[in-house]
Amino acid sequence: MNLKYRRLKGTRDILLEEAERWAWCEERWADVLARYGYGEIRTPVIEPTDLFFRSVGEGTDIVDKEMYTFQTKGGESLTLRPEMTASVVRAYLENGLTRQPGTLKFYYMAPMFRHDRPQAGRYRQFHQVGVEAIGSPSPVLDAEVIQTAMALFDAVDARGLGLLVNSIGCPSCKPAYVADLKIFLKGREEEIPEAFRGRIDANPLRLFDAKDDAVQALLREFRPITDSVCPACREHHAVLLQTLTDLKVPFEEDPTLVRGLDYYSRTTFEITALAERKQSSLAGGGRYDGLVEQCGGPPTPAVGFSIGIERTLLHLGDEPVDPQRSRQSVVDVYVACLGDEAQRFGLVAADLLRGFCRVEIDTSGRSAKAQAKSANQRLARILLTVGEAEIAADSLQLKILETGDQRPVARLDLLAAVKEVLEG
RNA sequence: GUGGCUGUAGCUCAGCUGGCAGAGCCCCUGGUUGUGGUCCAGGUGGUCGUGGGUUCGAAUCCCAUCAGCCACCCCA
Repeated sequence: MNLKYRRLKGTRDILLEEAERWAWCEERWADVLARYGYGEIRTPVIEPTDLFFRSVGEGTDIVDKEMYTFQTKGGESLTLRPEMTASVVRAYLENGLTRQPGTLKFYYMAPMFRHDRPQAGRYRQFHQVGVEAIGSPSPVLDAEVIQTAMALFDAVDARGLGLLVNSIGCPSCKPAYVADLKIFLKGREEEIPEAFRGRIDANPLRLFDAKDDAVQALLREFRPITDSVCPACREHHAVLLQTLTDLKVPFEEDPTLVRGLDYYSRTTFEITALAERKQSSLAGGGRYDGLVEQCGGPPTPAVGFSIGIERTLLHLGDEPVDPQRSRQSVVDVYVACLGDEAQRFGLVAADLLRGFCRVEIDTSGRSAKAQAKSANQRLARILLTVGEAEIAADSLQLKILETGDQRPVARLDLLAAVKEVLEG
């Protein structure tokens, strides 16, 4: 069909059975997050562009080429959020929560926007469930946050996942490593494919993200970041790994896991689908101890993660939906109406039942046969039929679909009769 | 930004080396003046993605274009 309007590239409609699957996951996630002490946060999808420039960082793909940014008539630059952490930190400061005692724990399930080329498990509007735990520097919190992520996957029966962890140091040790790395890379520049050379100056750590074999081989000649961090970071990382072991959370250390965002310090982690080759990264997170201060607040440690909902559902074996088959939702009573007046009569009757059970009234004007067929497709247990004769007698025909038995019921006795059938 | 694959009915698809646009499912009507899950009969529904070219003739061949999907880069 020649459609007048189509959805924008990289966006999706979620409906019928698929919407039910989403709701199923969201209910379970909300339950898990409550158990881990998280409260919900909702923030605007739109923020000042500078918030993401300064937090996510220039030199990252997100900021350099993936943001939906536009100007208002007043000349202000706005951006559809490409991720949630910056917004949560902004809201944390703006709502005066810096003096709250203990650790503030927020979760969100919300849409994000990145202007990327769409492909399987990647959309321009996509959704994340994630958490931000603000206020504690403890590696034990890192472990709990990671455990929370694993629990979210477990809650929807996601299997076959692997956890990668790393430490990328803090402001007292990371800069020296980055500087050394840059010098090393400068000296070997000709061995690096052209596409990646720009990163040497802009953001040398991001070379670790490159899947290019030559780049990876070269980086293996340089000392891993994990060996170069300061004693405090080393201790932090050791406690995290020990705590994960105590919690029996299996993990794998990956010294090349630097992640695409600038604000991370110390712990970074990623959860991947082991079997899938493509879009295998289902979740990512880490510690961002400097971000709150950088956004104008007091020095405040924090840690968080986000899980890609579309990718998680894809991993669960989210089959494409057949709209024809998923049309029906289950109903207890189906009211077939033969004629316009019967529809009005039927709706009044349906209204008597709605406080007690699920009722669908058929106002299509189709044949009695077609309406009865729909009742069956909707898995109704009772078919009520209204025609001229019933209206005249102030009654309805009540048919028990399982047995085929049918009898007239006075309208005033309808609720009692329906109750008797459904409960018996 | 760079590649590859695919566009035919609401859905899934067939349509060979050009020759009357099809099937299954769904939907509607009837068989049963007003009754379902099975039958049977009939029916609705298509600018063959779009534009151009070749040809007596194009869904089919050629070119362009758009869209979708997939992959690269990177990420969730």
